[in-house]
Amino acid sequence: MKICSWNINSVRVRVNALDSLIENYNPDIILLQEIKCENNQFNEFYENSEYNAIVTGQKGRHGVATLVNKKINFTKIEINSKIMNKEARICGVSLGKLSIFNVYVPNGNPPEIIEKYEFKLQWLDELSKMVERYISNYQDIIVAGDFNVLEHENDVKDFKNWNLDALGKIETRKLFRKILSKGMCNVVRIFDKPGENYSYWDYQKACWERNYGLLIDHFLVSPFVLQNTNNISFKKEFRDFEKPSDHIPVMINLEI
DNA sequence: ATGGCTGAGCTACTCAGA
Repeated sequence: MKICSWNINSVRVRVNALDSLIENYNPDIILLQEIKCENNQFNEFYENSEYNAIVTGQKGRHGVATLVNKKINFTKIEINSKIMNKEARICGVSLGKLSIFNVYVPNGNPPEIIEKYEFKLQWLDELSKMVERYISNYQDIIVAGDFNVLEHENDVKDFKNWNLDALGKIETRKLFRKILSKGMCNVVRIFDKPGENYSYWDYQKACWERNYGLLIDHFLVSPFVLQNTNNISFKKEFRDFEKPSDHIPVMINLEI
């Protein structure tokens, strides 16, 4: 089973790119972040595709959607957290024993604005509690998406310029580790060395041209899922498209 | 050492992204 995660940065302007993702890689499940539209509008785009869609949208900002191939049976998971539901940033689907959460963690910058940064920290803490509930019940779980977290110092070329940023601050990274400590593994760490892959390049400062990227899109999986993960791949060609998203699709391949 | 964009809402610009 192929599961792909992509911060699409507006589904409206990326319809062709998403079609190309489907055509070239045919993922069974696609987790989209920053769709930047309301539920109805998303459904207009994809009601005739070979996917069913679970959408948590809102007007203009944020928004996540999970596309599930029509051959796969699933149910929608209701998210109960007040903090997580404050903005359209999470949706979940259950495939029997396996639960898949699509997340768009708050950016949190600038950290000096307490409400912004605290919201990010609270959000990550809520996520760790949610993961703990699944793990302690021996459930298989995948949490993937745009975490807005630099887990490793080599997830950017010059970490010293990021250790006061909301993406790199130690408080942020500790909460990411708290999620891992529940029993999750960041799949990229099994297959790639830190610094080998980035998932985001800023539109400014010729970041793409000089490969100044960040690795902030992650796949966290529970033990059984990890054991059955064959590989992870970064679809870099999508950053070269005309009008690209600033993030690229990341895909894992499971033997289940 | 440097590079300064993009999308949404809305209709001239601000805000947010990371």
